[in-house]
Amino acid sequence: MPELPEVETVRRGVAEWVTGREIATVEVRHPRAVRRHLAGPVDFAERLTGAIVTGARRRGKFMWLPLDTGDALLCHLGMSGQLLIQPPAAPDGPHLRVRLGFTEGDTELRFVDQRTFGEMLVSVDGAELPGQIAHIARDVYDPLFDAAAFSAALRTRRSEVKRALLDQSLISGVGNIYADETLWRTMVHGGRPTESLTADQVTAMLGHLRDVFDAALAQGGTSFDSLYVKVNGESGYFDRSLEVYGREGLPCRRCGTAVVREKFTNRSSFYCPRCQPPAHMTP
DNA sequence: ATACGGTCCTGTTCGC
DNA sequence: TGCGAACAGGACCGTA
Repeated sequence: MPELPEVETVRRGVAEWVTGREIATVEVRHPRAVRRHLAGPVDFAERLTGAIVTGARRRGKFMWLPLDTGDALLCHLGMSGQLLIQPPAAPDGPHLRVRLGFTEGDTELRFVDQRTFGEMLVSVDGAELPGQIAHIARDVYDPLFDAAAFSAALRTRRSEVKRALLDQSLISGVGNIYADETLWRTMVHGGRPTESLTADQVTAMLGHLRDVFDAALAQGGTSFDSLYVKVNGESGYFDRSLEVYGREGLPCRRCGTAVVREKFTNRSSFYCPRCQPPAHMTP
């Protein structure tokens, strides 16, 4: 599942391959891929055609390609989305959703997405920051990310820590996997009430979050070659570095206690019951 | 305003 | 063996 490190890996690859290129052709293969472009697929294509990509930017799990028109091509990979740089002659495959051709160069940009949770849209005048993601909080790599403000906001919430970590309007880029990894490193159970965390604990948690992201990014950064911008939704390349996610019944890498899996808002949470005692067991 | 469960989607895995 | 159920989950939306 692409979270911040995976999206950043894709952003770097896309930036390298499409910056400065002029979009010549746009083909929307599945309308759902542009469902949030309310003016429709034809308008989507018209706004892109002839525009020059000036870079690739990211906030949290969203990335966008600023265009010389002042608009931006906004993209979210969802659960299974990939952006691929491929030769036009490469086989389409069953999950090709959008294809962008350029006036020059031997490659095209493809949006491939099996589960169609991902999406693309053209944000009018969105080059600097698409209005559609104005509500998305800055992520920990943003120079303007305000740790103190995050800490204050989190601790005044009446919610649970994991839920807060996953709230993209509070802090962006964190998904289910890295939330569990961060909580394990912080030795805090995700069900802990947000107001029960001390400022020092929040500071430590942010440090662990950055460490986990850094480690994943270091791996992701080496995982795509020149013609394939990789987002691996199936057998993730970060599997090796996971300390707790997906390890139900296996020994905690810190203390050896069997990792527990529990239901959390229609998904799974993994934690060590000894290192991360559930809230009701915390003094 | 904040909190939170339901919903979308499809390939894979699981259980009877 | 076959087939339906469960599972994976990010962001949005309606409701309280």
